Amino acid sequence: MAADPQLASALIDPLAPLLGYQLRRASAVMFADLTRSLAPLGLRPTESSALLCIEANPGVTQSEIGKMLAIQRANMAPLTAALDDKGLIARAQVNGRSHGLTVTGAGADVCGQVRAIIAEHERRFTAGLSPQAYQRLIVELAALWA
Amino acid sequence: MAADPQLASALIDPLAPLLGYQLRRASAVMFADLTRSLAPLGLRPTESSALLCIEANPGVTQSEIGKMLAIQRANMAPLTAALDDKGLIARAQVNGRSHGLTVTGAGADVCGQVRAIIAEHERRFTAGLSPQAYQRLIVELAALWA
DNA sequence: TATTGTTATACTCTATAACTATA
DNA sequence: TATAGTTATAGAGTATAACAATA
Repeated sequence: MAADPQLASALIDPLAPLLGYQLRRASAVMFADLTRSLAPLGLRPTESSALLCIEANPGVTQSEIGKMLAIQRANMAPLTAALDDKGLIARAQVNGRSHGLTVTGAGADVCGQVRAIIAEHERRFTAGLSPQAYQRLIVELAALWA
Repeated sequence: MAADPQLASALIDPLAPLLGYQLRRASAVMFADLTRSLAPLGLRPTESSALLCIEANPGVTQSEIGKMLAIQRANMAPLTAALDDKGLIARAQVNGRSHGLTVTGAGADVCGQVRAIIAEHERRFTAGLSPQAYQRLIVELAALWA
């Protein structure tokens, strides 16, 4: 019996009508694209996100960044250290146990590049969406996890 | 200068208007909830997804499941082995190198439980959405990664 | 007592390379 | 030559526990 060349497309996908599944697939595709797009900068998505949040909130502590991005304290330590090692952020003693984080000059430059890369990345995926549909998606997704 | 008790909520989130970011946060929250919900069955989300796909497509090979769910061949091997070890699926020799996968009786029972858990899980997150908004979300997300 | 930062550790999903066997 | 299955390995994100130092 010869294999049906359309066999793969003839398979039934019982997960298709599930929001959680569609979210996961869409998120994975966009995340992979973002990872590739940021690689030339030597940054990963998580690092880039934290960097942009530090730039937007000068003096923020790493605990606060962690709460914003749902990253645990324990995982913020190596993340912050990586950005520091790359010379993108500076830590200023706030009190005996906290540091206020700010972006360095080099960090601000990289932030600009990150924003440009992200903007193009977003455009690649939202080209088929009307501005209204795009905004509606953002709002509905934000409500989903908030 | 005293710390503002509302400092955390006063932080600016520069990622909020990004579709990729909202997708990732929403997906992470739903995935974590599904992981917790399936844990009593001794199954993880990935295993449950593969199991439902095998039930819906009796005789499917693990390569085909991998293509459906965007899981690489190399990662399908231990996944299939785990379902087999748990007695949920059976492998029937198709030819010298492929096995047709089917769910066992126990596997079919577990599939029913998985479907019930997933249905309740979906309901928890879509309670605030109209049926139209729910359907629109599914369609738009599917188009995003297809 | 609670919080911050840190280290160590482990789990899950994902990714690549390489190998065997078969179509 | 291409495909199916497997093994080994590594990376990235995430999770908990435990500890020291400080509020």
